Amino acid sequence: MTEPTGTLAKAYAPAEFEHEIYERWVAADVFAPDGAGSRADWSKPSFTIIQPPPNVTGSLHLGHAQRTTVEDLMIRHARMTGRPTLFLPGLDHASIAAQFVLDKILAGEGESRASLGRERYLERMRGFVEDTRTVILSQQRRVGGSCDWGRLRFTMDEVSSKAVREAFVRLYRKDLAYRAEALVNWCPGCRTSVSDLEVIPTPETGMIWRIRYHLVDEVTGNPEAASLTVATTRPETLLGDTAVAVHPDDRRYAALIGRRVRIPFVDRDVPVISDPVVDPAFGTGAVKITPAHDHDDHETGKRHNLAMPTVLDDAAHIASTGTRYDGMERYTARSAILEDLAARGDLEGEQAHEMVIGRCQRSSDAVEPRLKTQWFVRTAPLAAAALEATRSGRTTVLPERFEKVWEHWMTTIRDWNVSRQLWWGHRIPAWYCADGHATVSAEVAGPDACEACGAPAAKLTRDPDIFDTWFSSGLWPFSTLGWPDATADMARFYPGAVMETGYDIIFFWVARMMMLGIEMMGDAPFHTVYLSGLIRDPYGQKMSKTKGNVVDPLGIIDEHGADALRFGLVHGATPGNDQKFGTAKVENARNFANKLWNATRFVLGARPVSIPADAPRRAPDPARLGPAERWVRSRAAATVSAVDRVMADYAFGEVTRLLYDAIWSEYCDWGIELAKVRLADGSLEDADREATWWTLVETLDTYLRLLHPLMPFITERLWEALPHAADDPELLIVAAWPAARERDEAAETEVGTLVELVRAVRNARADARLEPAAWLPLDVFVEPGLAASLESLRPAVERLARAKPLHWHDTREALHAAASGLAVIAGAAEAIVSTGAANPAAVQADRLRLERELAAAEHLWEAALARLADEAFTSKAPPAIVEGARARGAELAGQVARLRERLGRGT
RNA sequence: GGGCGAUUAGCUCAGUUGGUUAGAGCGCAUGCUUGACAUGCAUGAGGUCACUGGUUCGAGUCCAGUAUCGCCCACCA
Repeated sequence: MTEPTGTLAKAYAPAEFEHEIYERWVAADVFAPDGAGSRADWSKPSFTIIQPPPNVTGSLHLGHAQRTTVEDLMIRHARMTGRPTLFLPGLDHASIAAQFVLDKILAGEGESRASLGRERYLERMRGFVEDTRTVILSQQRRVGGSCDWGRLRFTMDEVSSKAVREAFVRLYRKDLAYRAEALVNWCPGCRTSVSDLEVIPTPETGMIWRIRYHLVDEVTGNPEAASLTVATTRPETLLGDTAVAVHPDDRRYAALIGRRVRIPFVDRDVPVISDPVVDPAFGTGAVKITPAHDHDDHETGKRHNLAMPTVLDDAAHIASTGTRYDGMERYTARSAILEDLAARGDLEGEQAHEMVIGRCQRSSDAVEPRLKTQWFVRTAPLAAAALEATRSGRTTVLPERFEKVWEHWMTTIRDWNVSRQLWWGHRIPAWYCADGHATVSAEVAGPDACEACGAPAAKLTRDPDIFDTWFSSGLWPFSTLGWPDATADMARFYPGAVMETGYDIIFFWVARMMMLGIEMMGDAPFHTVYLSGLIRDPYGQKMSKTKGNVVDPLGIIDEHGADALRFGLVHGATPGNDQKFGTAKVENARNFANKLWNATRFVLGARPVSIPADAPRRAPDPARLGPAERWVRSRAAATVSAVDRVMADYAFGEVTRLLYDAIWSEYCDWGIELAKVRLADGSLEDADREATWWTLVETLDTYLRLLHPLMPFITERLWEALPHAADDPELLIVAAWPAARERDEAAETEVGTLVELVRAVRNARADARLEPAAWLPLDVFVEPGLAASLESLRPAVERLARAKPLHWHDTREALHAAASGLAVIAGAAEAIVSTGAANPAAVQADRLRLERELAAAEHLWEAALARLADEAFTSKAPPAIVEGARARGAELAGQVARLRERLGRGT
């Protein structure tokens, strides 16, 4: 349904062409750098965008749409400059998030992880992922992402799996990965360990209890009546206590250090130790030590060589204590223990307590510290290398302030627990023999024998755990290019150029990519980290499914078009700053698109009959250009360089602002309005009208190119309808980015004066409440230098100011002698609107307006005079500034004088 | 307990290395069926740039402090 050049539907209806345009790009094979329709110049450096692969857990939200827009606009811009570009799309298997979602679905069907078993569960997961994947990919297309679909990757595909195995083996061989028993964050709901980042500290009001531990008679070994009172928020863990700690300088307890106390119920006698970690002012100054279930206590336990009995199982039920509490859920056990303590008189008291509970990011369960043997990545050397990359400037973080956060996190980083007791993910390629030796292998089939004792493969068992999902995400910039194989893509597209993501995953993802990228590839994976702000709802709340305030980008696209959504998401946004998102922005962007659509319709319809409909685009004849044409071209030149400048600074919000103003306030409001006059002027020759029209076409062509990265669909559609130059490609998406051009200062001054004059006349007429449509005589004085060009714009002044007849005057005196009416003082011009028959109301309004203008001008003039009188200013400020101030002062002086004169006042 | 950000028009936000009169969108007021566009046109009202002090000829912009809101990091039971 391709429409012929030169025709456009009457109304802007994005739904009618966006899909078709996208299909055309796909058919032309322009997304891939080496696609059939690509015009990439391989002598230029390649440009790769690293996109966070969306989770396969559901559908995309506005945040994704924003990411895709920002990434896509950078790619489109780079593509138009001729660089080979790679925008590689992908999906992340998101192991814990995906399992969380699937578990919920299964629960609704009366099934569970346990009831299905590992194989059937994974089968089910693959089906689920197949569905979500289709939804997600189509959403990205609707937004207009010009991704190279042929290179689509999934973090669970075979290429990625191979990279994961290889990376892990390399880390292991360099002792950067190790297996150890350590205290990990255990989520009883998800039944897996999670990383430090996935534990969300949540402030809550809990209770703190004071419990008496009786001292043990050192001779008889029997408990005494005397006791020591500990304060705790976790009474149930006393079953795992192996000491009580006090501060070494705490005189209250000095005599007790070295004594033993009896732990209730388990009847274990444990030492009273001294350790500076204890704050004597907190609680009772005595702390029960549970090394297997508390991070602090674990450290204390290591310092004092304490036993570390585990008393909670995977479900956070009490286990292996030999007490009646075994099998009880942790909070049930807590109540039971408190009750029993009270019964024996050992519960001294309780009080409310503000505290911070670590909760699972996914399930919100209170995370339980537990001792587990798991795999860890040694982060210190990796982090040091990552820091070196940012400190040396090889990788830049935008906005800059995030480098501080980055520094802090990288310097305090702890080893990364990568084992997860989940099923959906990359299985850890480690095998164990009966003696517990670990053998790590990148082979799918596993090792032939135990590395340590030679036990045969048949006797080895594979680690049941999988990797933290971010382990494979961290390999993304190169696993997607075929690593560890030396592929052509690897050579062409690594390292990437820009990594774009929200600042909320800087540690989860960016940090891991940097560490693993440098380690595996020897070079940081990208030179720029561009951190977007988060999209919030109109009330500033983070969008989340549970709050129900998630906005579906497809709904907005259906209503207003993808271009409006994209423009609205970028307009007025700055990197790293969150934005509240309401539909007003999209509606404004949609109106802008509509404006552009109609402007193009006008241009197409205004083609002089002397130009054939199928004439190729050509530059306007310089000899035939009037001030208006020169002005339009100069403004476009100004916009090109301004856009180039802000694009280089990644200031995309500024790009939208510049183009919005240039297209709407300049091109449409004045460029087209001025052109209308000339195109309708029968007194001109064909060549003059042709030059005007070609100017409109040429400038519109430039603006469509500049706007294309932001609004790809409408610009492609409109560009298609315009006449093209011989060397233009078929599609705008691969057309050349506009080259910088010379400004025309004279034309800008000339038309600037016209604009000022017309505005001032309109203002005066509106203030005097004159009939807007009336044609009124206008007498104008302009400064001699501008007279000739203003004369050539006479028809424009007449039409835009509704001025007829229009007379020019060489001097102010002549002007005042010739006419009387509304006074108009506009920079280099001065004018009088004749109101005809006496109109007292108009005269009165005119006078009030002039009074207002005079007051304002006087105020400014005085300020300017004061400034110029200041010796400090004139001697210290740069000459250009002083000169500017002088000129301004003179201008104001003139304005004040003229206004006073009009009002009949002396100076 | 550290660190960061925000505070500019009624609302949502821009404001590039300090330099004439601080901008936009929405909203508001007034008037327009102008042969591209009422998703529009014209005109206008609306701001002590949170506060205090400092640096400077000159500060929304730089420095110090204060207040309010928000975020990140942090093992006080």
